[in-house]
Amino acid sequence: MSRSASIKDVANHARVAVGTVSNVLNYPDRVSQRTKDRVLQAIDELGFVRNDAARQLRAGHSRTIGLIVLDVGNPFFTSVVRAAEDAAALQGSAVLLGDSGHDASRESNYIDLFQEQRVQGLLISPVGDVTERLDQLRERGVPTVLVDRLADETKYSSVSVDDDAGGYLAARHLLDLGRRRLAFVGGPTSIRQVADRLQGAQRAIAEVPDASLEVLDSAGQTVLAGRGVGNQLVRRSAEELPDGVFCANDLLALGVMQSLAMMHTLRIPEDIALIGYDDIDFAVSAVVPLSSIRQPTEALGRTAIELLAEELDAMGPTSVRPHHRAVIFTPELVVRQSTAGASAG
Amino acid sequence: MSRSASIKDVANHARVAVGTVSNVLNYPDRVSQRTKDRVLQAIDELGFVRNDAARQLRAGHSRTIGLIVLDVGNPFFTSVVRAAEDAAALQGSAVLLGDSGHDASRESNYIDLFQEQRVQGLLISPVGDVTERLDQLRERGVPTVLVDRLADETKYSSVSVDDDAGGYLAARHLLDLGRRRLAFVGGPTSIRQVADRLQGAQRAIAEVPDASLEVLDSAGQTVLAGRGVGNQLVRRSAEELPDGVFCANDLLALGVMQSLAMMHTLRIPEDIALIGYDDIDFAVSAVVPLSSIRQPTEALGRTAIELLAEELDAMGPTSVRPHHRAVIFTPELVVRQSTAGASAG
DNA sequence: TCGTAACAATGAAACGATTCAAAGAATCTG
DNA sequence: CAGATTCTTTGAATCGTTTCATTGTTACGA
Repeated sequence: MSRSASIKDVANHARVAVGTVSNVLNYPDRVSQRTKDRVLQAIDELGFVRNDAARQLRAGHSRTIGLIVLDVGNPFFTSVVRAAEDAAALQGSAVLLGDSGHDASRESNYIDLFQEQRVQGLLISPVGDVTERLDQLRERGVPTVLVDRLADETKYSSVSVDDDAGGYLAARHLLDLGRRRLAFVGGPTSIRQVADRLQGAQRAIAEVPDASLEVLDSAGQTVLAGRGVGNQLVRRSAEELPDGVFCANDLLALGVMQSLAMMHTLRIPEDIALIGYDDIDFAVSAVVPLSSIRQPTEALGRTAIELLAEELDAMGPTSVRPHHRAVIFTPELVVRQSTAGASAG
Repeated sequence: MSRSASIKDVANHARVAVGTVSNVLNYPDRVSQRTKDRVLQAIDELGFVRNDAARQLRAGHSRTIGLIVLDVGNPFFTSVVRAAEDAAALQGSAVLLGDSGHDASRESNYIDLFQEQRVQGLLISPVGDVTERLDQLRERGVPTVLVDRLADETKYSSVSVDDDAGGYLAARHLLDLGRRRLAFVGGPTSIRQVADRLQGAQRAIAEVPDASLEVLDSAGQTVLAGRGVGNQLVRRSAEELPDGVFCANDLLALGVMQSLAMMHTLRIPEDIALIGYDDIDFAVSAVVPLSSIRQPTEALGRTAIELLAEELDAMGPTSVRPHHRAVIFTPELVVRQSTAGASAG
């Protein structure tokens, strides 16, 4: 009832040495069947559960990996997290999850916590500039993999998604539909993701002689911000209207869609083809199912774990030769009704 | 570079005893300023970080609390998690988060993992029937608080939200608007939440003589399922139509809203007043901002931690007198445009 | 100057699992 | 059947921290 059973209690109960109990747990082959049975029975009778603290203390490191994301509520990260957990489980590690909520101090707290826990390594989608802390960690033998951020390959491993390529894909798709007067809707270009997606779109535009791209700044990255932009569009005269709109994320696109739907004057995709970014769950169940750019979140999570494993290997018994890789994934175009069909008139 | 510094290294470096270093860390008042400075400097120079495994081993328990939720992607749980983390941080504990994803085996794995970690206690939103495992845990001194599930108060503490009251609130609100022909849209009533919300709605109906409630079964709890129901409604003749619709969750309500919006024949709220449940982020930014029933998620998370603390206190040095409480929160009505304005004709 | 608090610092013991050299048991070989 | 070989089992040492009884130091009043 009170204190839980230790390996010593099990040993006494089964009338064997503690080392034998440990062997049953870790190297069953080294133990005879008879002894094994007795020990297992004792474990069962006493309700013994391994004390991981003692195990780690001896081992010098834990079997956990720290993962700090910017927002667990964001489906993008939720998916990355799940993939990372599964990949970690396969190699016998567990993931400790921390949600920084874009807050540098929460992020810092989690780094401290994970360091005290002696995590094997850290996956992080950093809030601010944490290079100093990460360098520190590396010196102390805790390798780090940056998630959703491209890193200097001489210093860190990282997994990221090519936002420029995503922007190109989206714009190219609109152009392939025959649209020529495009608009880009996105928040401040100080956000790297937004800037890269815009840049990719401009690259696509440059390939088509008579195409143009107008940039519409949105006040934020929300549905309401999108609706604000949509309301401006609705008021325009026909010749001022774009025939293809690319939004820096799906929420903006849904907002734009709502504006157009409320007015009943412009049709999607006939008058305006609309594409978003992220392929959130709501994209498929929008009034007009929304085309979007999907990021390979599962691959991100899985690969992050793999890169961490590589770093750990490279730190092995031999000398400390650093081994970093920056893996960049290419996002994928998902075509739905909002950009379906033939070209506009 | 290699092995990280231990308290012993710090002691040597500062030329004090290990106990003194420990005191600096845990009981700074017991140490003179001079010594403290020397020790702190040594800590800094060596980059010492406490090894939590050793600390736990000595303490016999960790400073972590396990939390297992059904789906971290669900905003309801995301919010509960964050509140629990904050509340735990205040009392100096950290939260280990596990996402069962409605999968009993994942759930079981997390229970095992947390047990090995010797968590102080467990907060769980269980998938299936885990009473047996939880009894086991309790016997081993790990108290449990059920989250979002009402528990037998003689056995467990729990925090939950009164879904019956929520259903009543929603229906009563529609009735107060003058609506009398109500419809309830919800998935299988085998889901307790759905059944309770329906029951609450029926209770409200019973209070108003000429009111009626029609139950429309939806194929699931998604936007698409809601749209399916909405499409059926749109096809009805005027006298068959409800004038108030209460959906068992916001996704269904958004689906219904989409159907009506696409047809342009029925107006919200004039022809049909619509209310959902959960008050998800999207509710406020729907084409017609959606009225909803908000669950006090922050209070849930915070209270769950408090109840766990109570259980831990009760297990203290004195005899093991169990101390359980079932706290039931009342949800809150959030009125937006989808149920705004005066009664229907 | 001595005795006595009050305060600081010490370091061995304990927590529970794993490791590993060594001892012990069983099996095989000639 | 002795000796060699393989298979099992043993238990002390170890990991890094906290605890606490003990010793050492300082300050102060008598």
